[in-house]
Amino acid sequence: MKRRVLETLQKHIDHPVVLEKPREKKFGHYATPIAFSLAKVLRKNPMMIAEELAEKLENEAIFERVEAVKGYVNLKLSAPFLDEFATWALKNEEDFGKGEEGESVLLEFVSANPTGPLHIGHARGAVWGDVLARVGAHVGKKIAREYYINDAGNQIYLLGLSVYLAGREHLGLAVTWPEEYYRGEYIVDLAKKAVDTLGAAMFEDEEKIPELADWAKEEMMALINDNLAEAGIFFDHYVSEKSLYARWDEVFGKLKERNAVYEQDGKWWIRSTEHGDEKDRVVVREDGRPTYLAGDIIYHYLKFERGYDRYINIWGADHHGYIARVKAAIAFFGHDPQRLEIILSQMVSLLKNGEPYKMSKRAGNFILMSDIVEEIGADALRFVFLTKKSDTHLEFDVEDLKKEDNSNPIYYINYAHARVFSLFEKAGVDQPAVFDESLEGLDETAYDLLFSALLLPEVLVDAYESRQLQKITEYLRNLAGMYHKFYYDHKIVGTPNERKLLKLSAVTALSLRVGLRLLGIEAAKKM
RNA sequence: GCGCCCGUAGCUCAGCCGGAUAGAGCGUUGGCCUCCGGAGCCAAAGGCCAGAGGUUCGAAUCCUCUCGGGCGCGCCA
Repeated sequence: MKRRVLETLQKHIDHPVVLEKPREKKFGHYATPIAFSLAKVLRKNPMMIAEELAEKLENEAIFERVEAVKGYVNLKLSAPFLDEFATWALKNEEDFGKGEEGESVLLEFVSANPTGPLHIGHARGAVWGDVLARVGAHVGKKIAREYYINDAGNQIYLLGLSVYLAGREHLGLAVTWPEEYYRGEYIVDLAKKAVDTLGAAMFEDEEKIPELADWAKEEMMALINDNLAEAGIFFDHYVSEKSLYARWDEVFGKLKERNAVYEQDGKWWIRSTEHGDEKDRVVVREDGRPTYLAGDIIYHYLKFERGYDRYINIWGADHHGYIARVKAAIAFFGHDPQRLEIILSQMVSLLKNGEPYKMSKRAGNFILMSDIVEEIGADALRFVFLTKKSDTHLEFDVEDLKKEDNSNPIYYINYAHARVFSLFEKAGVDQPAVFDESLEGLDETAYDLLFSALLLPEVLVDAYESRQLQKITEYLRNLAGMYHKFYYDHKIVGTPNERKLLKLSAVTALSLRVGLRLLGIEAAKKM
């Protein structure tokens, strides 16, 4: 819709045009301040330019009214144009809001350590990434979803040790608990399973711990994937940190070549301060083992070798200190660090009947993503996360989302959608039967609703480009509200305008449905 | 101590690349079913936008400081 308007304007103007959303309804559907920028080029009064432009545009069929007001050109779309677009959208649901093929994006998200099940904090990043990918793909980006598995280092040994000790306890063997180990029911479950499948002998010799760790890690990855699948989240690629170290010599060599690293106190440091970091960071320890950062450097080096146009990482906000050093490494390889974008996913605090929960993976009293999915459903969980910006703290009460009434926004939207379906049923009409119906003669409120429903494509682009997915949930809630009000004010079935109003309802439902689908939620046809 | 994020209505949050009466949902209070689903609609009350300075014709929005909360500040991942 916006695209058609822009195309039409560009036919008359040889200058990039910006379209704005007017503050007030009386100014029409769109407005452009183009006359102000043209004024400088043409050395003419913006008011005059706006008026001349308005005259030319008035003959365009897509506009009903074009007005020059104080240098702005206000545009009101014509009823036939809106109607025609609506008909097309209804007949091409799959393509509604689809964008032209655009840039390729590698989106990395979740990337939780395979040392335990996903908790509620991971869920937020998981949902955000999943929906960013869905929406991005819809508006035309080629998006690949990637999970970086931190399967190297001490934590995996710790996982093995934890299972080993839990297994010994289960078997009635002597156990000395160290200071640091993973707790939680899942460790005990894992230990029991290990005893059953690998045999008790695994728990009689500490030498077996690495083997146990490897096994446990695979189990945990499978569990994590189950957790994700329950919420409808999937990945295209998995990259193992451990496998990357085979490339370390090569990458380290490049860093040396570029004078990006230096040796001091027996360690190797990267000069990340040269690219905005607070201090230089160790990449190789005294004993020669590369640090965790080294893994990330290899990972991002290889990422950029893969030739995507853009890279987006969704990280937990507790990793924000890492941004500068990773970007510094990218800069040393001669890439533009701007092509890597980090979206931070802030902490989630969960309440249950007002009681706060603490989340600590190590302590084992964290809230499992799978528990919440089971308790309130994946749809509700997705929806809460998508109503807030990702980088602000979020708090919600599980009990609120379990309510099946209007305090739960997803019901409100679904109800609007379901209402449309029940109207068609009541009228005994199939939806496609009204697709070609003309909307001529409907009142202003009907066209307001129609315009709003047809706005979805623009909302999607805006939400994706600004990485502000909450704009979609907000839009859907507003649209549902408009429809509820419209429904209340207009009798539909059995009126002379029945078929027109049914078509309008179908368009609204279409937008709600497509919007929800991109959030990973299937709209209800009946409740 | 330093860095980042945050502090907007009772609650959860939008708005924040400055612009005209600060928004939504929930909650509260009061209305609306002879009518297509009342899982809905309408209305009201409720805010010195944490505080203090500053820039500006104009600040919730930009700058500085203070207070309050969170997260980082590992050669852990």
